[in-house]
Amino acid sequence: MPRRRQSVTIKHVAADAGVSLQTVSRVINNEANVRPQMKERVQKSIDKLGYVPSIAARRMSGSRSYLILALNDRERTIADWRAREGSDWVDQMLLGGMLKCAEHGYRLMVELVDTHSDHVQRELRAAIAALQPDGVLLTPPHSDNRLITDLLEDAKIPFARIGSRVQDDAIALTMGDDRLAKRAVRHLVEKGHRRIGFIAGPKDYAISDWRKAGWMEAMAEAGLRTDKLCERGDFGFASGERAARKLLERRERPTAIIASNDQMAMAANAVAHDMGLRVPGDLSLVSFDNTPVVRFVQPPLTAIDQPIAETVARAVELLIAAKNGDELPPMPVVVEGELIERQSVSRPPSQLAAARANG
Amino acid sequence: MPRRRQSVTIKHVAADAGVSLQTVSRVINNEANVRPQMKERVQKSIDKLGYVPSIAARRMSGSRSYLILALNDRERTIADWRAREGSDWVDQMLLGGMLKCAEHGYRLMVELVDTHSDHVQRELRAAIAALQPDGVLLTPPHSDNRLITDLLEDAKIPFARIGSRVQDDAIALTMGDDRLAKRAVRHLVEKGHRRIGFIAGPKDYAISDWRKAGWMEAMAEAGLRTDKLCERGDFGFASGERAARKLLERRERPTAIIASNDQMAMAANAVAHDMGLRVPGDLSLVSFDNTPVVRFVQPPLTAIDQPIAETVARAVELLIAAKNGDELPPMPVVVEGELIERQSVSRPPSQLAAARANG
DNA sequence: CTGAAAGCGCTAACAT
DNA sequence: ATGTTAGCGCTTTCAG
Repeated sequence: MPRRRQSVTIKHVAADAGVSLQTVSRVINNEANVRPQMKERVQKSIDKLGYVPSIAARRMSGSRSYLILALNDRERTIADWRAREGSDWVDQMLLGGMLKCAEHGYRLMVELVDTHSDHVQRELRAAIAALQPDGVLLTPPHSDNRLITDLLEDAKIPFARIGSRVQDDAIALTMGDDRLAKRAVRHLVEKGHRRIGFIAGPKDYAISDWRKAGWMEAMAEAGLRTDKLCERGDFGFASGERAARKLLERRERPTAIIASNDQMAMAANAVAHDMGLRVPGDLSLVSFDNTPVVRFVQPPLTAIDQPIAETVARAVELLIAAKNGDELPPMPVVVEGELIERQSVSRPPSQLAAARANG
Repeated sequence: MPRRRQSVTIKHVAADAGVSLQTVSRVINNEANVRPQMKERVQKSIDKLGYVPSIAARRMSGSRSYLILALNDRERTIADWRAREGSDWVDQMLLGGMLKCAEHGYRLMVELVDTHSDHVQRELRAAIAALQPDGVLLTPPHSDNRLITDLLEDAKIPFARIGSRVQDDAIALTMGDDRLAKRAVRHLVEKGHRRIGFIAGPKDYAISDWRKAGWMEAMAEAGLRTDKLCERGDFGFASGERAARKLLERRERPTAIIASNDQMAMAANAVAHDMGLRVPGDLSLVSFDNTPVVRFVQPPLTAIDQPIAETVARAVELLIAAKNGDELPPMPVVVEGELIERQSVSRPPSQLAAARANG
């Protein structure tokens, strides 16, 4: 292999504009101490020659790699991809992250690491050594993993935690999970529901507890009981079935269920049908996440939308700001989602019957 | 910003092992001319120190960047992401591409470029200058874009075309579209269908014509007519509705339709329902691509699966082989998909009626 | 088989 | 406000 050289380098530009390399560098990096007239002349050469700086050379010499690393859980991500069940977390991450990166001349690289193994650190260290990213995006369930955050602090690489509330000097963003859970409860209460069940997510995801806490709080505020109304799943369909069955087989069964993610909500929907319950006539359903599939089940599910793209975009912005030494807003930053009404919520059966009797 | 330095460099390893930089470099790159004993000693130091070479430094000095660039159509990709309709092309690309890259110490970077604009070339040139990728993955509708392929040839960067059959010295891969279309026709013919309609894709995608050609060929082989049985769409839902309506409003309407992608198949399904036709009772449906959503519509669609992950993985392999100067197989490489049977195909109405009468 | 020297394209630090 | 110098971490080239 021949030594491959850049076709147009800073040298060519400098020669063309008749200035030093440094002046060109200053123009590229938009630094002060360049006369407008000089700047314009250099810019003209840059445009003429179609010069674009080499990211590798910049990384070598300077303090920046212009790379943001998005860390995802290997096992879960690959399982989702293979299952082809329409989970679009990674797509939304790319949508928010790539476009925001591009605005700042950065690139986003996706990296998969094993959460549950001892070599998280080895894997992460290798990625850092190979790429020297300017920032790292931590997605659940990595966001609060001390093995990861300690390592990044050591390496002095800014990191942003999606779905985290840890308050320290690092960046953390949430999607307002607790408030959204409350929003879901209130929506159901307004429809007349009083026994609102909840299917919680696994404990290793912090968001699981926030969502549950929001449910409990809103229930308390509405003067409603929560005992025997909560079961825990693991975000998988099968666990959702088990949880839903338990809730629906209770003597006083809930008239509505909030599930902590879409798979478990769809499972609850399936169980309800199995048991001869109509959705939403006999059971109302609100799901969390609003992944693509919820529009395609029968009935289409009312869901809490997670603004993943927006959150990731904000995270990238903060990461770059941190790298630039800019001041950051108080943490955690909240990018709140919203309730999307579809057709899985109605008034509870008793009220529907009353309405029919009166009408 | 302080000048950031690698924590462990080749120098550290060389010092630890008591050899020259060059010897370490030879070990990393698995070059000849290192005594096994020496190699082992160096490897021990590498492991001990957790050394991982900097991708930027390797790119600077050597002929490799260890980067593969996956080029996607900006407009279409972003539209898909925003629509959240469950298209998982990018995910499958990452699944196949990232994992294969990782096997070879490479990384995959996703890049979006405008196909339809004059600045394809400017955008691509910028990406090349910035990243100097060792290979480029071209996805439809870029695969046979001369503006792109000429540029890459000029830059002497190997590229792989997904969904292309152009036969030259470059890499091309198809998923056997024509044979798969024939497979779909034969499946329907076996069920007893004789009027099998076809909704073709837009002309700017080469696969559109291959799929159509396969349909025509299989129809001819079965001794069936094709006139007035084909309409063209643009892969979008609305165009699928128009096409399906045209086909189904003909005097002799088809008893089965093959649609060139899932969105158009779902549109045909919706139109059929609108017109009071049952699927599959009155109209059988086979769709192309097998994106996640086809499982969630009623009825779940029988579909031709596109092995995107596998194809991309193969493409990456070939790209790296090309970079290494290895010999390549004859082009195009075919990674064939398969027919996934679900519930949108039955025997045609006449035969169902006959069966009922006889039974 | 191993080592030393040169240099990739750029920026930080230091002149001027 | 601009230029000069040194060096980032690695591989290529050439010398032993």
